[in-house]
Amino acid sequence: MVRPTMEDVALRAGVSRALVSLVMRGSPKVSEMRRSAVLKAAEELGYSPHAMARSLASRTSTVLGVMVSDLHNAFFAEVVDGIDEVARERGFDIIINTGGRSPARERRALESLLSFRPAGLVLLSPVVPATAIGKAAEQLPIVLVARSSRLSTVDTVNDDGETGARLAVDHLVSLGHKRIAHLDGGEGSQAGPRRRGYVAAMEAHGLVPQVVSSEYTDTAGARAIRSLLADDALPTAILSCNDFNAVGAISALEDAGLHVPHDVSVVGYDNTSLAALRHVSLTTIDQPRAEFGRLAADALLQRVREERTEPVRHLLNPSLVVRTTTAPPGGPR
Amino acid sequence: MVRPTMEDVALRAGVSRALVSLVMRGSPKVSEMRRSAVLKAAEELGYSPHAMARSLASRTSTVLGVMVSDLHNAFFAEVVDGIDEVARERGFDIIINTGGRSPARERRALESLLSFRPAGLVLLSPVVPATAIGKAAEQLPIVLVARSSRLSTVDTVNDDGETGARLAVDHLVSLGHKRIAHLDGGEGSQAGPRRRGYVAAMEAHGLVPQVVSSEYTDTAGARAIRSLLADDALPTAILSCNDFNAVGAISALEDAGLHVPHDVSVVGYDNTSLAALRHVSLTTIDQPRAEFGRLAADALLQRVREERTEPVRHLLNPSLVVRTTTAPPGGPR
DNA sequence: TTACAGCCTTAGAGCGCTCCAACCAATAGA
DNA sequence: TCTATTGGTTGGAGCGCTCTAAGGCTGTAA
Repeated sequence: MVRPTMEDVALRAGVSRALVSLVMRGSPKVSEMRRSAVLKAAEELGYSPHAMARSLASRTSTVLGVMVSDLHNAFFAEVVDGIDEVARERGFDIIINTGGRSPARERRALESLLSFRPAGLVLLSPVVPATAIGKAAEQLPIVLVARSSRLSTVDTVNDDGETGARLAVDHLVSLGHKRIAHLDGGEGSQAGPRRRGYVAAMEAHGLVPQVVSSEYTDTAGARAIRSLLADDALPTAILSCNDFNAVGAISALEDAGLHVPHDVSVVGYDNTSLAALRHVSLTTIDQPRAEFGRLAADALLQRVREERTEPVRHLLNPSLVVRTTTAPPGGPR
Repeated sequence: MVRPTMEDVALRAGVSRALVSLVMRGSPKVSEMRRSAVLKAAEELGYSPHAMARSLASRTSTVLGVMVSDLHNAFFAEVVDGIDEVARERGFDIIINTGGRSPARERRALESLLSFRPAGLVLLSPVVPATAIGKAAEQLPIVLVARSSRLSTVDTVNDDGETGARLAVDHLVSLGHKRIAHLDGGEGSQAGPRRRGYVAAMEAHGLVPQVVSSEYTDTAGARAIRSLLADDALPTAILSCNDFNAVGAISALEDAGLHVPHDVSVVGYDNTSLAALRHVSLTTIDQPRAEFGRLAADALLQRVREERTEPVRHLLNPSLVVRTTTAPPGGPR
């Protein structure tokens, strides 16, 4: 269980440690003869460089840290894909860590990530207080995804929830709907912009907004529908705050003997894999998740290379994905 | 962007670097006076120890590496929860990394994880060849989750798919079903044990097994049902290879005007969050995922502490979760 | 007074690596 | 022939920390 060091490789190849170092870093100023001798020795010994010692000595790092607030959410997996893609392209490795949606755990995750002295950090929808982020940002470049910030030291990448909500409303209106309710996400992140976008779009069409308080879960969506039914205030179309909420809403509608989209059209938000299931086939708003990741990694690397010190605020455009839960009022069952 | 070192803290506190080191490691042989002086100085400077330098100097590591083959699958998130729980309890940190289900990427992920010289590695359902795992196992303790191995140097944690399938069949038989088909997972991991368990359980009940070739996706599940319908060979109950497949099957059954569970009962496998959605409410087989993680971390730490050198093979019992997609033949719609 | 425990504290070596300056051919230019 | 120059190679310092062995204090006993 003891790994060979550069010294061992040097000894075996009959060269100096410094030369092995040059070979390992792919320096051009090494003769072909020595290079192959060194590589051969390394191969035979099963040597691979010690990233920490390297980073310690060079005072640089080729590692990007990624803090994922919730590993259970596939949304983040796709963002990580984007980060990973760009990072690998530029010769950086990523290490991931999770905060489990708890500020305390997240704090520890952050601390742990920091202790590796990565070149920079991407925080995916962090729940720690802004001050903690600001403090970390004094030590290394930080990019926030799916969370906004006024800190001038951090970059942010977000989707434009107002636009997304507007797209959904426009779609429903173009199908002929006039009574469109929004089941909102309460305090949930991004719930604000979505609600504002919905209200603005409704007003732009000369329609009356109807915001129903709800949450980002399927049970909350079902509950909201039941309350609408009880109040006899059911609209012809529903814009849910996210896909889970929408699925819950659909289920409550069907329980009540109503048909989607014949009686009520439903639009989700996020385009999760759930929405794509043929059993669900939900019309929804898609966010360019991998693009989030790519932009985040890109912004981070710009800071790492000190190519930029001004903060960047990316606001990406969501898009509408039409499936089978929307139709003109009275349309197909 | 330059972080303070132990030297800076020592200078500020008016003590030696070694004393700061003792304080940081929580040594009891430091006077209360000095300890508080050091902690105060560290606080003021925003100092936190450099994990890599520490690990380099101490030739030990308090980091466990976790390689997740597919970050998109929430299954792994729950395993990670279990690992994280045990690791934190014992003062270890984890760093995660993903292979994106591609052997090449996974290899690189492994290499990257290895370069941090963690105390040990947990590989979640890795797709790299066994030889690569064996080679890594020469350098540090390794535990495999959701993948078996004959290597005597690695521990494994798996669920008992045969038992799971048997539980499902027993449940259906107890409801009165006699014609029960299995939509199988083909080459997918764990598909073999599930199929074997299904066949064995059917035969144990004196029933005729009916294995339909399928895959771990919802479209495959729907396809399998359509082929059964076309052949006029629809049974009264279906055991799918996983939840996605089951949802696809249900959807195809409903498209054909059949009712679940009135006409056909359906059982999934995995108890994903999908199954728990009230819109789906799928009877399924649950695997103790967090327990996988806890056992994996535990086994790893035993090796790390050299408390054990014999391999351990955990085979955990799955359990049945009854929801609303199963009923006696001709039962409720 | 000296001796001798404790108990704290510290200097210094060294972990595996990078990087710099110096070095050593071998060749080119004068 | 001698000096530059170039291309390849090397020793040594040092990154931020830990760990060992050796110190410096006190206070108590002889």
